[in-house]
Amino acid sequence: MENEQIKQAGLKVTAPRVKILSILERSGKRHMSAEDVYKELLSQDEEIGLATVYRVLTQFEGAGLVCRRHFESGQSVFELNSGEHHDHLVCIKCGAVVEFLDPTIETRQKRIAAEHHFKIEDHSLVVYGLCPECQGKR
Amino acid sequence: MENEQIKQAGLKVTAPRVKILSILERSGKRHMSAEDVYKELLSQDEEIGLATVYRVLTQFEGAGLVCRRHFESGQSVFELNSGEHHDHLVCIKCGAVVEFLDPTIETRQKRIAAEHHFKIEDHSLVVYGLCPECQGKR
DNA sequence: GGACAAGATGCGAAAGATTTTCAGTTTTCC
DNA sequence: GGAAAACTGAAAATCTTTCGCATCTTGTCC
Repeated sequence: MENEQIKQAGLKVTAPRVKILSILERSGKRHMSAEDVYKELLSQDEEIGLATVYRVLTQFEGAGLVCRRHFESGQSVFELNSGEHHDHLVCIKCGAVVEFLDPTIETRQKRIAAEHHFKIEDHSLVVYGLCPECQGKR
Repeated sequence: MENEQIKQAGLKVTAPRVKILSILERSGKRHMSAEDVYKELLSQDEEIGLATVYRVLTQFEGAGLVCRRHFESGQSVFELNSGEHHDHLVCIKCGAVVEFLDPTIETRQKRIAAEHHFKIEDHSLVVYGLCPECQGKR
């Protein structure tokens, strides 16, 4: 139940939060922008402001419930935190996103950071390209 | 000479373009935001608007002279295109940027894209962490 | 169940980054 | 040298995200 997750995150259980979390969980898309979530709320006749959507998503991020990603498109997208870190393959035409995980790459990253004496906090690997469906179209 | 590069990019040789390209080449930093370039112009008493800086940088990008990167900090940074693709290690504290190139990672990316039938156009790998200098500070 | 304080929300305004508009100017090309 | 095409600065417009603040809810205590 959403309520539990919110409570455990140390946040009060309020209608907007439950609603937003539920949308993230039920919507087919794994990655949604604040705007996407807002539109979905509107289509469900919910009286929730865009500012609240941002606020809630930011809180969820802080609580570790979701991750914020900045693909090169101007806006941030949020995805439910599945525990496992992973990287993304993004279609530059239709926006489709495929997640993947590659241990080899992870390992190399650690090594490279170590060589430069960096202490890794996070990383982001995004491969942009055309998905199978979009390669045909022009 | 900057003039040649601009001409070869199919752009007319104008004062703002020459000036901006020259700043990118001479400034110590490899990565500059539009704002950085603008400030540099101001400090040289150049009458060039911020809009022009954006326009010119975008044209340079289209012409392949520079690359635009979106690190997770709100604004885009531009760097001269050195021909070689490379990835970045960014300090989340001081903003320092170290470039690196890792063939193994590149190879894995290609393979992963192929597995998902994606046609790679571009990719971006950014590792965020603390640089050696910032690890000591708290 | 009711009162309260802390915390949330909604709305409009604001901020920050980037883009567009527009009228005037500069380049290019012949 | 002159016309067409491309370019420019300034201001206005966009777009995404955040803030200020008055109002409403939630969680807690009696």
